[in-house]
Amino acid sequence: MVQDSIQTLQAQGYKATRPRKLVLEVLEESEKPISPYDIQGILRTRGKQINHVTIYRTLDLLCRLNLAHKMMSGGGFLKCSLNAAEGCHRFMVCQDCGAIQEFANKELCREENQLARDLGFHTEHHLSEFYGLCSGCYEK
Amino acid sequence: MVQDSIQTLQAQGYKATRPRKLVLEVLEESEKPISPYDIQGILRTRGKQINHVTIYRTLDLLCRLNLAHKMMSGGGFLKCSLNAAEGCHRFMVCQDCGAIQEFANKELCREENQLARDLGFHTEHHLSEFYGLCSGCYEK
DNA sequence: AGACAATTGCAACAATGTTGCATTTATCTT
DNA sequence: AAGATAAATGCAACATTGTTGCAATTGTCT
Ligand SMILES: [Mn+2]
Ligand SMILES: [Mn+2]
Ligand SMILES: [Zn+2]
Ligand SMILES: [Zn+2]
Repeated sequence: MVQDSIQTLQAQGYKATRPRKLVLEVLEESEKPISPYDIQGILRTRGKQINHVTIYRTLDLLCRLNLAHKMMSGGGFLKCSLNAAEGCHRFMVCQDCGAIQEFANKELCREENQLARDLGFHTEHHLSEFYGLCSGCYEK
Repeated sequence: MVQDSIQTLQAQGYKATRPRKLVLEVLEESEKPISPYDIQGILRTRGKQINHVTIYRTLDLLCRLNLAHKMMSGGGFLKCSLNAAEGCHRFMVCQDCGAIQEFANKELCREENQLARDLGFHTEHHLSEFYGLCSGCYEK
């Protein structure tokens, strides 16, 4: 819920501004990670004009508060999605059709975190991307 | 070894060109992932002038042949490293000092791949990034 | 309603990534 | 060793993505 994220923001002393609500709405509606300029485009079609700088700053904030995730999805530029699911996020990126599917697994997460801790690293969150073929594209 | 990568290239019908050898050399020397423009800069300091377009195309090729990896390392732009270790690559990115440490774990890899396959996805390779604090920065 | 700090938008810029095409180069053949 | 050939490079021009400083605006609290 956008409401929950807003509440988290305010609890940490951040303002519940129009741009932040709008970005959160778009992120929530999107079933896959999207780029800052995607978000701007979607909002523009709704007559909501938001400066791209503000979107970048909003996404930075959301990621800093662990409310959202960043990923690269094969290309080399930023995509973000809400940090809705429990545990870490894993993305399966189809190299043929570009589809992005998400799944989470708490157990795997724990194992990964433990391995990192064994090396002295203190994990706050993590991100995993699989590259290959989705079932549809594999058939062909 | 650069030689091995070159051999793989040729085996697949790609030419062993000067730019490709140079990029491979830089990747091999670097203990952490670096960006295309980093590579160009390093080569320039050695008096080797390589066009950035060529570097992008070389990195694309290396990743396509699974000789190298792409990652985003917290920011939103491309970094690459040689795909030297066995199994999938995991990177620990310190959010304080920016240090990037790498580790691999075949067993974990297998589990992850199995989980993806259960969802109908056929993984070719994958990439994992942990964000948190390295031991040094955690002390402070 | 007014004060105040946080946030936004703007402008200008910097960095990153892409495309088409002429020139060059690696490889294979002769 | 020279020539033929396709692949790869470099160049130029452009497009997209990301950053910074600062003045204007807005949300929150009193
Ligand atoms: Mn996560
Ligand atoms: Mn790998
Ligand atoms: Zn697909
Ligand atoms: Zn550190």
